[in-house]
Amino acid sequence: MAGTKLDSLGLNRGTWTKEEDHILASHIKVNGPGKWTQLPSKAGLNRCGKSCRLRWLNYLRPNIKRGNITQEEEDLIVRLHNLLGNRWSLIAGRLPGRTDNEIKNYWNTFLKKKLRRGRLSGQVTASIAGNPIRSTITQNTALQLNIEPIIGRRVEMHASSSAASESLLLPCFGNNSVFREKLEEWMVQGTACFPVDDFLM
DNA sequence: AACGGAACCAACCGCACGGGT
DNA sequence: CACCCGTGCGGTTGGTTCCGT
Repeated sequence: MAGTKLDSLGLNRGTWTKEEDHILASHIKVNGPGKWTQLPSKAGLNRCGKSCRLRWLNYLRPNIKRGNITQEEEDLIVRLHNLLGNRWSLIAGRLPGRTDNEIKNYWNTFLKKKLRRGRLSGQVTASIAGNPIRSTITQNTALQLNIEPIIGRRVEMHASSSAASESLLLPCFGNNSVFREKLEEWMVQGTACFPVDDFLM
């Protein structure tokens, strides 16, 4: 299976074999990384340069840390993601030995799942452009609106289509009926949504 | 034990950017 | 200035493994 698939140019695709890894690592050990487009032919690899670069950066280069993300690393990822957004390479730069691909995968699976279950603490931001609204969304409100409940935590949401008049600043405690009505209105209009992507600690 | 769906993760793809000419 | 090329980044895909029924 591995390394048996070819692309339209006859280059190997798919999972790297140990032999390919060895060839790539040996070549880079002698010549250093870089010049990825010429590397495959010089190293004798039937791969494209992009594939070689990715393999080196994510798996073969020294000091790569494999294994489970620690609690400390997870906390850092959450905070950095809030600050930087999906800037995986920047986030990875703050986590020695971790790669952008690893962090991206981790975020897209484990953390989003955790978030959906409401286990993560902190402020939540809904990703609609416009004016921010801050409030607390209660469990009942969330359930009625078919939103995964992030109980008792501050929620930021934005309206996209309307003007600044849509901007409201609401109390951060309790079940706020104004907020709820506004939210329902936006949901009906399709101008608000709750892809819960970003958080602050 | 067999099956199907969910979850995970390595790898690919398309695009943006910067440097060189 | 325009173009080309190499590189890096983020989004997405697809194969494999896990898990529940």
